[in-house]
Amino acid sequence: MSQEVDLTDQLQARREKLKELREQGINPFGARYERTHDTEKIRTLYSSLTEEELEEKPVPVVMAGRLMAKRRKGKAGFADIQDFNGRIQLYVRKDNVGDEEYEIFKRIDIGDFVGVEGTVFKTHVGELSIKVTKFNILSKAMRPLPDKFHGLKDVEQRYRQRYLDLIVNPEVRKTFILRSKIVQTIRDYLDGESYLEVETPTMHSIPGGAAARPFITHHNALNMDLYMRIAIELHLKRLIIGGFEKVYEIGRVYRNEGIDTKHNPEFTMLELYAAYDDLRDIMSLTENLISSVAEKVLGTTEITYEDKKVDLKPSWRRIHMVDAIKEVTGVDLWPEMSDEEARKLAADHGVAVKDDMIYGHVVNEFFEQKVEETLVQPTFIYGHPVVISPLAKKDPSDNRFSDRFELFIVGREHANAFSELNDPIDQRERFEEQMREREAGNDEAQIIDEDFLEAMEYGMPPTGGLGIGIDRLIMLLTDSASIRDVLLFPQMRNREDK
RNA sequence: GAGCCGCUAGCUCAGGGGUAGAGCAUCUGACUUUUAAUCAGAGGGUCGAGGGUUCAAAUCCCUCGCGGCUCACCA
Repeated sequence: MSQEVDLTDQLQARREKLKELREQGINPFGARYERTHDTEKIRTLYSSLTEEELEEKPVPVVMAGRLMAKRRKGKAGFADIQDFNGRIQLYVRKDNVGDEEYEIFKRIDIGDFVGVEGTVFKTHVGELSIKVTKFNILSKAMRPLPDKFHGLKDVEQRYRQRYLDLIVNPEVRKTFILRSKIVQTIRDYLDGESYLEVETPTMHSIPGGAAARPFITHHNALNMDLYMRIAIELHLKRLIIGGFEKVYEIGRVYRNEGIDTKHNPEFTMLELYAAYDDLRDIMSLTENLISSVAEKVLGTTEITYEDKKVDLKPSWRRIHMVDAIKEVTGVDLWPEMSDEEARKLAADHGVAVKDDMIYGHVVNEFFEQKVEETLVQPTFIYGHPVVISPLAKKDPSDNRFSDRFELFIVGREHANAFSELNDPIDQRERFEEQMREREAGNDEAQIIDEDFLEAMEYGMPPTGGLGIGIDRLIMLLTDSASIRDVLLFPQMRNREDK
């Protein structure tokens, strides 16, 4: 209590009011409150009625919410309360609620939770409102909310104190409600296709299934280091081996990499696997899934992302990576060539490559540096070089390439899929190649996973697999510029002053 | 990791060498259909932190912190 002298005027005023409420025998942090209506229900049921109709047949309601605005005029006043579905105006008159409750209304602050009883009416300008007959304080807010008109703009504070952002910025609330609907719709779609949703470990003893640096943690009782998963892949394939023919998981993965507008250390992936399917089946599934989610959630497949018009209606363009490179740059990488010749081509066309890169790496660099950003409309790029695809089947007609695709929309990768490699001998060779890359200094090359290889040796059916970055999909469908705008609590650096 | 920009009242922002400003919010008063209510008055600041230059620093310089954007990294 001795630090009360340090409190700002705002905090002092609210503490003072809290004390007064208690002195009047009112609990400022009340218990349950049973509502008959929320703002949405009132709006849908009564907004079409006229002022006169509502006056003739008054509708009694009990509702609750957070006080967002207050306009007092002597012995009466208006206030806006907000609940999950919206806002509604209250009209509080001294001669309707009595002297005692009117005093409480006079002292109540923006940000407080209130519960009211009253009747629905319309003001002379036609605004649907509640004429309050009983006024209760349900919970006192001890700090003031951000500016009622300008909201909360400070980006740092919006991320660090997302609850404030959600209270005062309705479009933020809308984005996260949409996020929830999108994920739900994906689940509904996959459930409709008879996929089984599963949960697999997020702590792995070998981080596999992708090329990325992992977070390391430690289990005390087992006295062993564990890695936060960088992908879901290898466990879901074990389930395919175990006889689950269609499985998926929507879950968090963790990558120990830089943070920017498209990367957060933890993010959400959808991975699914379908036995007996191949790349073509997964392409169809992907375009049907994403377009139907857009249709269900947004009501259209025609979307706008950062002023770019995108049509998600199937079928989407399918083009081999080498053909796409040829189309954009004019460079033909189809002919057989040495690694040195490939690097020379890159140098001649302004594609930065490292000296130890082989043909497959060069093809990938060409694609990433020259083609990727040009792919605005949904495009399946298939046939990635085998060297960068250690978990995908080889293309039977050209073993430099794999049965893999990535989906690009607005110049960004949105999905990654393969005809899954199910030959354990080939898989071992691919892992060994990865280990050689690792020893050569690529600390994101994959680590050999003996336990997974053993599983595959028991027999794995031909399988199609897919990974979709859910956060990026949400960004696309909500026209959000930063991944932080679709993550409720994005990763932030600690502040030293708190 | 690099470059650029930002950090001033609870919130939104002005002020860019002469000792701190506005709107909302807060406090006091008036007002019984207002809605960014209005009117009158009052209080509220370690100007991100630390150091330096100067008679004088929110302002100029240096270091650091946090954030944003761009680039690099992320196959």
